[in-house]
Order: sequence, then structure tokens, then C-alpha cells
Amino acid sequence: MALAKPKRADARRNYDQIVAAAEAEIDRHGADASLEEIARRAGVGSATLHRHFPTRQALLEAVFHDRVEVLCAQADELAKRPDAGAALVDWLRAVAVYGATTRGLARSLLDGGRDPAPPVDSTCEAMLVGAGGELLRLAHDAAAVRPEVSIVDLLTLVNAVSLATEGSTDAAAEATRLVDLALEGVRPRG
Amino acid sequence: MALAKPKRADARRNYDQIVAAAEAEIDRHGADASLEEIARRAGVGSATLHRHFPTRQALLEAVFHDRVEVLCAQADELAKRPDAGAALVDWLRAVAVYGATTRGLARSLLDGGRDPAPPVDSTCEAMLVGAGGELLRLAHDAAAVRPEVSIVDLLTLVNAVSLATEGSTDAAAEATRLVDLALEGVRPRG
DNA sequence: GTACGATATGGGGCGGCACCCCGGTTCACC
DNA sequence: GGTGAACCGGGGTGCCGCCCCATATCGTAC
Repeated sequence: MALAKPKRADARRNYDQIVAAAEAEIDRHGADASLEEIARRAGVGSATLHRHFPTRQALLEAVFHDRVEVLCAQADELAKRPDAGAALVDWLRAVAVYGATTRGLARSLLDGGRDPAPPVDSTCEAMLVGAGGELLRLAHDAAAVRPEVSIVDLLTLVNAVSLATEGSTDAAAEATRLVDLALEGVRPRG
Repeated sequence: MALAKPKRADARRNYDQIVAAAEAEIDRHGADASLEEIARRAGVGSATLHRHFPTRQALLEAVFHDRVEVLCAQADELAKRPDAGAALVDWLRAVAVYGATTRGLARSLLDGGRDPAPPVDSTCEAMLVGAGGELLRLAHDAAAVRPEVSIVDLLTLVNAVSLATEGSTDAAAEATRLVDLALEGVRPRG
């Protein structure tokens, strides 16, 4: 379901170069890096970039697709663990750290969940919801999580933490701390 | 300690007009509204805007200063209530809703907490930390909150929620739900 | 009420950006 | 190798943030 586009060889080559350049540039300057600069570094004209990626969000999705896949694979792995509650928490922590340390990812996911007309309904968001949903289901079955908690809310919360900690010194530690706080709550456990 | 600047009458007038125009424009287009457009609507040259507010963050701080003061006053009021835990939670909810429904505020607070060289160390952030810190102290005294929870973490979390929900349809409801989730935690209460 | 220096103003210039048009080039297939 | 379709990218347009400096305005002392 993903092999409809690859038309010509040079187009494919440029596509890959653009994604690679975008990856580097976004890592340097965040989610709103200069598209012109990306095109320049990729060695293509800016028109080519705009043809391949009609919107900035499309480019971000392409750049982060692989990384999100890694997170989803991790979720599948964690799903095998006996303690479903801990598995879910571990995964959410991993997502938060990933988002906090990978510049632009959190922003991309946030905007992706907003877009009025998602071209192919924001894939990254959907992937995470799918993988996390399974973990949450298991946690629910184990009564490790309150029943009214939804995966969308959890991911929004975790992504919010990524967003807020991205760029801090030691973003990973801060993201972890905040996610733990959010998942555990503020009241003392009685 | 805030009356060092007001020098000339026309300057003051332009300053106020710029802030008013910025308020309207930010409400329309979010935290990265066009500064040129703001200057235009304020009836001043763009140079004047840049002279009064050397950085975008400075303008945001000026725009949101009053609103943040309202929140702080609300905190002082809540501090009188007998149930310190509930007071803290109510206030954090209010902050989240305020941030989620006031375009640009959350972004402003986020960036304010980051700035390498805060001109007069981001005032809005400091005000909230001060007012919220008192509420948290009371909650700590009442043992309504785990001792390792800090006000900075709480505000970061709440602001993260604002950031993530700003722009959603019914941002207030979503922000409230997520804050409640974060403050309560995901595990069932035993 | 006038004159004068300090203070503030804004038109206009500069560099950079996103986005798009269209003549020219390159590929894939025969 | 030839041909049509797919693709490319230089360069144009309009908008932006930011800054310089000749000019206008204010506050004050007389």
C-alpha cells in the first residue's frame, strides 16, 4: 500500500537526497528549518522539493517515518512482556525521550494531528496510535490502567512533554521525569 | 520596580497601541503573527515596533503580562481555601485552560523559559512560579502532594498541555481532561 | 510663548524565505 | 538511437524581519 509513487529513477534519487538533507537540517534548526536551505544542501532546486513535498508537514512525515516505525516495533516487542502496565509505561517513556531528543518530531506529530485535510491521514500519528493502542489494551485487561484512559490522550500528553522539553539541556532526563510525574499523578499513593 | 522606562508621552502612546494591535493579531494568527502587520495595524512604522520590543518574545511578554497577573491573583485567592490540594489542582486547571484558549500564551511561556539571556528574566514565567509555588507549598504541608513534585515541573507539564491542545476544537475541555489525567495518573486508585 | 536639545519616528533598503511558472533536460521504453 | 512523457531548476513574485538615518515631535528652561 506504499508503492504507488516510485516513478522514475532520478525522481526517486532526488527524493531520497531531499529527505536526507532535511533530516540533517531539521536536526540542526528544528522543525521550521529553511526549505530553501534543505533543497540547496540536497543539490536540487527548490521547485523540486516543493513538487515532492507539497507541504512542510509532508516532508516532516517522510523524515520521521522510519524513526516512528522503530518505536512501533519496540511496542510490539514490549507487548510480549508479562507486566502490561510496566510495558505501557516503558513505551510511553521511550516515546517521550525520542520526541524530546529528536528535533522537530514532536512538532510534526502535533501538527499532523491537527491538519484539517490530512493527505493520507497523518501516518506517523496513526502508526503510534495503532502500536500504543495494543499496549494499552493489554494494560486495561490487566487492570493496570484506569479504564477511561485512552491512547490518544496518553500520546497527546507524552507528545506535549516532548514538545515542552525539546531543546532543554538533557532533554531526555527532563522528559522522563515529566512523563513519570504525569503517569503517576501528583497525589501520594495511599 | 516597573517604572523605569516611561519616558516620553508619544512613546508611551505608541507602545500601548502596539500592544493592543499585537493582542488582536496574535489572537487571530497565533504566536508567530506578522510583526509588520501588527505595526501596520497599530499605525506605526515597523522600526518603532522593533525599537520598543527588540525581540518577539519581549512583545509577547508585554501582551500577556496582564493575563498572567490575573492568574496569579486567582492563585492568591485559592490559597485561602482550606483544601490545599484541591486549590492547587483547580489553579493548574485554570492555567491550562487559559493557556489553551489564549493563542500564543503557551508558546510565549515555553520560549520564555528557554531564552539563553532573558532580558529581565522572563517575567511571566517567574510570576507563575511565584504564585504557584505558594499553592504548592500549602499542598505539601497538607501532604496532599508527593514531596518530590516541584512547581516548575507542574507548570511545565501544564504548559505542555496548553501547547498541545491550543487550536483544538473545544481546547478548554481537552486541556482540562489532560491535566486531570496527568495530575491523577493512569493507574487505578487502590 | 518661544527656542532648543534630547528623544522618538518611519520610509525605505537589505537579505532571506516560501512558493510557482515554464523552457529545457533526462529518463524509460521500443 | 529515437521519441514522448516525466522531471528538473533558474529565476520571478510577494512577504517577512530587521536596521539606518534624515526628519519630526516632545519636554523644559527661560
